[in-house]
Amino acid sequence: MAAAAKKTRGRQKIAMQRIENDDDRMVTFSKRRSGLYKKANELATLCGAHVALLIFSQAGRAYSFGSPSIEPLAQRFLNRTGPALPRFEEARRRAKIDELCQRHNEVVEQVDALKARQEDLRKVMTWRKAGLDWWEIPVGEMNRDQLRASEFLFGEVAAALDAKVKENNNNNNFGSSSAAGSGANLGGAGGSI
Amino acid sequence: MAAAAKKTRGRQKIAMQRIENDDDRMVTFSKRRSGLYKKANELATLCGAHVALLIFSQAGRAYSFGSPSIEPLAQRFLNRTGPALPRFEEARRRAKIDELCQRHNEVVEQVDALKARQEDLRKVMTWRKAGLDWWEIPVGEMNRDQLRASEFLFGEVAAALDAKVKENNNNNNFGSSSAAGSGANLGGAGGSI
DNA sequence: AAACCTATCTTTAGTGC
DNA sequence: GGCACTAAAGATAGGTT
Repeated sequence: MAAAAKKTRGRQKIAMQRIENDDDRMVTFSKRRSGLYKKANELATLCGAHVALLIFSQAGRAYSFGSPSIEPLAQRFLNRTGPALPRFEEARRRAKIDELCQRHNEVVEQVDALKARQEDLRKVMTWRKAGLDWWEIPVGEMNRDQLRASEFLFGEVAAALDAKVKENNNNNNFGSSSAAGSGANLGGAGGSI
Repeated sequence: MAAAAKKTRGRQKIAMQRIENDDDRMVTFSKRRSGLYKKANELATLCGAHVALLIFSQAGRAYSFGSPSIEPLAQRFLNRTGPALPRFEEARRRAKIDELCQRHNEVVEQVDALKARQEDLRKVMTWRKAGLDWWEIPVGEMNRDQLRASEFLFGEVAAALDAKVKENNNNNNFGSSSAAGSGANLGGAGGSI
């Protein structure tokens, strides 16, 4: 048969840029967010990696994914969150969207940042050799690079904790909660509710 | 034509479970991690979302991706100052009391950990004097006390970051907006409740 | 808004270099 | 280790319900 009418056009190629149509953008956000969860989960499953995924919609709504036991960590962070962004803050962010279009450059920056972390970490270690432990350094004295290094350490500790938690979960059917996700409620403002 | 010899078998279907072969697993980790970055970036680009992606390899190595950058996103999580929660949010939180009660025990554990930290911290520092940085210690080698020490460090870094973030907010009229209210709903389910 | 459909686009497992 | 390749598997844009 010639030219049987196709039922759909199938998947169309789209330009890699902000989808202007609000409906399309939201649908795509929803679909691709799910896709990202799936991919993240697959990476965790296939490779035994731990993955945390945090997504903020343009409206400021937060979504998270963690696998497998990162969730307690993510919870610690997410749990202390407040209400939706005030309108004026939202407006401000929206005003910055154009700026976000520079993302291409930012991705390039990411690469540099990853490289730079190695160097930053070295700086922190230098203090230590001088007998100064990094946590003894007044926070106010930390410059941006140093802060970034701390961020790196932060991630490393999280990873170590996470791995340990997993191990505990396997070995201990009860103690996991206490040794594990627990952790100090960040910053000491303990139980707020 | 019948059975033209195919050059490759193309992509094979694999079971959705840990890849046991070390080489295969690492290759897949590398490929899929890249794929995840790309997807995350696409989501951010197409939908104007902000995405933070943290991946820890099984070996504990940390990888991160952030769009526009991971720092503002981290700020949101670290920032816990905010106006009083709307009743609606309070109600939602109340629904989590059971969960929080469970965490109460964890906080109690923390007290113990803090008491023990002097000693535990000393142990960690001992390694360091031996030229071994704590994050270089295989996680599997960490015992409970050592883990507590790391947990303590974890909290300290977080506190430092938090303080720094606040400082940045005061000094920097640009960073403040993203650090502001921060609305976050836990869980991939997205925002309801 | 979410679930389904399907043609098409994209990712990637397996391979070789 | 990385890059290139192929072809199958998987994701998804646009549509319908």
